[in-house]
Amino acid sequence: MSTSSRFAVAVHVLTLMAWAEDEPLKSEHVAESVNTNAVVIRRMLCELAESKLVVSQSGAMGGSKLAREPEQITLLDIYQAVESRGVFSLHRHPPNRHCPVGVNIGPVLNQVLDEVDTAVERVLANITIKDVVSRLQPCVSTAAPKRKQVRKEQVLVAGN
Amino acid sequence: MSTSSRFAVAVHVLTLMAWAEDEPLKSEHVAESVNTNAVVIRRMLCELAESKLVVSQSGAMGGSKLAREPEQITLLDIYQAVESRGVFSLHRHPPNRHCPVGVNIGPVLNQVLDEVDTAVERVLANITIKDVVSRLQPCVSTAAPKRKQVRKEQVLVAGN
DNA sequence: GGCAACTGTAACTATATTGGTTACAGACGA
DNA sequence: TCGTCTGTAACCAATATAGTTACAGTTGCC
Repeated sequence: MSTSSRFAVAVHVLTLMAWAEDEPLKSEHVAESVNTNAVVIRRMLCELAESKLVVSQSGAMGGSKLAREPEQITLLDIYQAVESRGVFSLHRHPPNRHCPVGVNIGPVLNQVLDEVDTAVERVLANITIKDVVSRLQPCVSTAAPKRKQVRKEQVLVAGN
Repeated sequence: MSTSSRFAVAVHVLTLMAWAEDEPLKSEHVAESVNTNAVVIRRMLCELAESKLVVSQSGAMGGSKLAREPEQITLLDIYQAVESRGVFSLHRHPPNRHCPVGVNIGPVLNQVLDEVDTAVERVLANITIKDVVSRLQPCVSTAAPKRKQVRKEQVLVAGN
């Protein structure tokens, strides 16, 4: 299969925003945390905004933040926002319709792929961004008592 | 994600062999049913043979057949034989280690991806090739009463 | 032995997807 | 109006899959 990192990056991005609470993050800062280019992040933010998971503001002092509370955003929401296709695909070219297996394998495979997709979705639906932030906590527990904006950004990306 | 059709094709191939029972199928015939090139099929058959799901024989009258009974081959076996990577991937480049989220998101994401992979594997482990053939049956029930080899191949790929 | 029919595999090309980069128009706060 | 952002187009690079030709090696059969 062709797994991309889009889902992982999207979860990372929304986790950053949950971590930052209501403060808008600039794509440049998010990109530094994710370790990629700011345009890659902005492209993804557009998709996340279309799915109403984040809201962005242009202009000076702009940036992006969560559109709703972290506990109201599941990983399934994120998955559906950034991964268009299912886990598996059918044949590139349709099978031979003159073969009794070829002509019937499609529906059967679709049943199976649906079962797989459903299982994946069931797992993702039960994990929220708040859960992800919580699982992060044990390692950084008292590390970043959020205070003022400037302080926060230094903490978020201390590498600069 | 990057879903390929390798899994779908592999299931198709093994289903053909279960359908053909113990008679060895030529890559050329399998390719016609799948509607692709025979070399693509032979490459896949090599992977399936490495995983001990099929056995192939060279030379005249050669071909490939299942290495064990259809009810002893699960879709998980096939998935593991032809799909190297998991459903999702982590970041292409590791996140920023100076960011409290970036440095901790990896293990959390790995937990999630493991849960997803496990869910997928649980579904696939419960479906055998025999099940797939059975699900095929309703559409072709009495269609191909297997008799002699020549007759069988005509039925398998009637398009030629 | 020699031929014909297979598999296994290398080498190459084509195509698609993802990710990275530069560039720039438009929005917006101060 | 100026500087700082987002949104987006237009590329390029890297990678994975798939398709194709070609051919060496194996095997059954005459």
